Amino acid sequence: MRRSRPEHESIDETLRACGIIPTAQRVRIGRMVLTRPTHFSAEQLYERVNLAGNHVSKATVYNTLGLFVEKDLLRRVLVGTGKVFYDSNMTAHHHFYDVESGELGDIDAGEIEIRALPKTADDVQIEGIDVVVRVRRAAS
Amino acid sequence: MRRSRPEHESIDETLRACGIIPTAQRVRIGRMVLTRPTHFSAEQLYERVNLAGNHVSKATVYNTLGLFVEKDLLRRVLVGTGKVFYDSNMTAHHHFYDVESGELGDIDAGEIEIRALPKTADDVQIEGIDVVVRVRRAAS
DNA sequence: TGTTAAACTTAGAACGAGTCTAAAGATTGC
DNA sequence: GCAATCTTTAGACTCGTTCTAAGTTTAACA
Repeated sequence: MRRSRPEHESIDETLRACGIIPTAQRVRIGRMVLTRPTHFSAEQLYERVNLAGNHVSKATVYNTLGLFVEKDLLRRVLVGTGKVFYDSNMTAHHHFYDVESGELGDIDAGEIEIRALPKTADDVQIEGIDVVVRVRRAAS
Repeated sequence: MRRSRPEHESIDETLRACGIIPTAQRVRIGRMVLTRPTHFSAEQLYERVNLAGNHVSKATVYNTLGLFVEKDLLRRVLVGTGKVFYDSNMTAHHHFYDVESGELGDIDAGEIEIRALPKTADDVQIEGIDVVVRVRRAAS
């Protein structure tokens, strides 16, 4: 499981290292989302990738996001009423979600300590733990 | 914030206590989901409530679920790739989600201990913390 | 009780996010 | 250079959910 992208690697190399053929569209998307930790929705990416010329189709955006998630280059984050975000920060961390603004932010793994994981049956393995802290800016 | 429904209360009384006018449809739905802790999707409820006569519309099912969530009689749980479930267990607890079967289960609050909550700005208050443990049955 | 206003429910249209399709385009191996 | 494979595309489609406008129920109170 990939945890973070080495600084020196080009997107091209990163993709190859994951067994992904680096097509023009994938590299373009990769440059937008993999070079720094960021949160975004598929919709936002689709708009952004198409701001400057050379149209990339919706299907390709979704396919590429799915591929990146599968290869552990991105993770999906669910918040609000079923809204799907993508997160290119692959280090261990959690999220806070502002229920009013819809804003999503990172919480360093060290700031939340999870103890006493539930005991599970022998054949059940834990894939991961998602923690979302819902916050609200005080009315006063 | 309501945490659990007193045993002796009728659904009718529970709804009134929350400021909800107990219409026939709301009481019918309430009886199905509020009398015991259960997980379900809107789709599942819509089918179940319409199995035995007296059709209830999709709009009313969604409106009622939204209302119950707003009044803290139900909570929403997000799992998988954006799937929305409802949970009538309002005691403090978390969830595990079997990524293969799609099955959702409860984890008692005591089994997961969250420490050292992130310090937040003065005007930010924590509304709640959602923890989902993703599990997978071992292949072997 | 009868009347009225407000609240609720309804069917079906509309919506948005995401997936599928079939065809065209790019890439690879030989 | 050719064939096989993989990728991208536009647009149709699906699914869960929300909206709309009309009809129905409920509550208040004369």
